Amino acid sequence: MPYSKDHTQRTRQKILQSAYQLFAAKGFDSVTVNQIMNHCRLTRGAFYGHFKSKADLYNEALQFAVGQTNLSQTKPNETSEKEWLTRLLDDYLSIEHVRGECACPLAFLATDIVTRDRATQKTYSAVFDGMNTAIYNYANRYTRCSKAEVLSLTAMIIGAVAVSRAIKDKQTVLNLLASCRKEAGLKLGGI
Amino acid sequence: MPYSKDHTQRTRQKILQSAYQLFAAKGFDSVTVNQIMNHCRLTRGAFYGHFKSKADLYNEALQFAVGQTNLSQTKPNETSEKEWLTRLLDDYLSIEHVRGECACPLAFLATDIVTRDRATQKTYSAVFDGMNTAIYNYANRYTRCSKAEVLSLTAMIIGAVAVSRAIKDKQTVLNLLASCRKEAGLKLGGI
DNA sequence: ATTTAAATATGACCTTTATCATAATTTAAA
DNA sequence: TTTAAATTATGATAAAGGTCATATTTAAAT
Repeated sequence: MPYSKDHTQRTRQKILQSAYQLFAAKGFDSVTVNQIMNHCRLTRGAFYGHFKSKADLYNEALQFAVGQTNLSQTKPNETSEKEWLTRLLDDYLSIEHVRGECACPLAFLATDIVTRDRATQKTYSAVFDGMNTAIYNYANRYTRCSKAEVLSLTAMIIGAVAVSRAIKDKQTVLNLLASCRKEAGLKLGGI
Repeated sequence: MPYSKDHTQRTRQKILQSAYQLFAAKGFDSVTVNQIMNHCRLTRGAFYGHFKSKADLYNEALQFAVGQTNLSQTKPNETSEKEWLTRLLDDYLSIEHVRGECACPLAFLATDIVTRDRATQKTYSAVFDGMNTAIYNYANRYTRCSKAEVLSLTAMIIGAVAVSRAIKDKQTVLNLLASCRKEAGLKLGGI
């Protein structure tokens, strides 16, 4: 038998990684299967050995991306919940996040999801729930926070990043991000 | 001379209206010129007599939509600033807004704008500035509100609507909208 | 080294869609 | 009622891109 099980898995991961990066940056329709495969140094022919369709890939890439996120990784253990949330806000509301490639799907794909299939939309909803619940739980270990406060905070940081990507003027973006960072900190017990 | 100046103008408006409605609902790539023209009972042939290209139409439709908005319409005169903001929040954070066709481009097109041309992105940025400035000015006529507070509030309501469109579970959506409505009201002097 | 199943690449197909050329239609004015 | 300029419709063109069929290459196991 050719190719180790490992190699095939690794290739699959590479495709998912490239796919998510490109989808997040440009949305479903503005990315071609070709671009994705070239991005990980393959050609489009190899694609259908790994995935059923472009739509299928999109959904899988979304789930893959979530698995890479802070939320799924650094479960607050050594670092306190407070530190964890501080870092989350700092990272999330940074210009690097807005411009960079390690992107939160909730912000980067917000309107793109609307025209995807039901399964993908379910995935998105689950991600939102996850993020929201995590923030709520962590916050309530060291301060009082209502569910409404946390929900609105989650909407705020997602909105801030989504809008920031669309705005050209850098000064406006920095201002928006800083403002949201400040207000979010106040709401989460002054962090 | 055939067709009154008026008729041509009206047709142009109809195209813009249909275009915005469809673009807001599905994004640039998921809408065809054909669909837009059929939506206002014309065929695609008539299109290029009115607009230079699909991309051009998108930008014009965006500007057209802004002109229809509360922001551009009901300048607080008879109604007080407080009432105006109350209605803005009620409307903006309503399920009807999320599901309906009178849609705010800031929320509905947030990620779609990223892959549009520079001119369109400039338009979007201007709309954001406009909305933000309006809220800031009106709020500060009856309460104290920092720029940071208003910026974060604007991000919040945009984020709430953008995310709500992508979430399938209605109860979650209602919860999110209500939470944001409450927090926004608190921030704008308890409305 | 040879074998061979799996992975990858290449070329082709077919659909979709923006755009244009041209024909048909409309209606204000003569 | 006729005219003519503008609008609208129809048909054609061409490009893009998702998907598939087939050829080629790869490397684990013998």
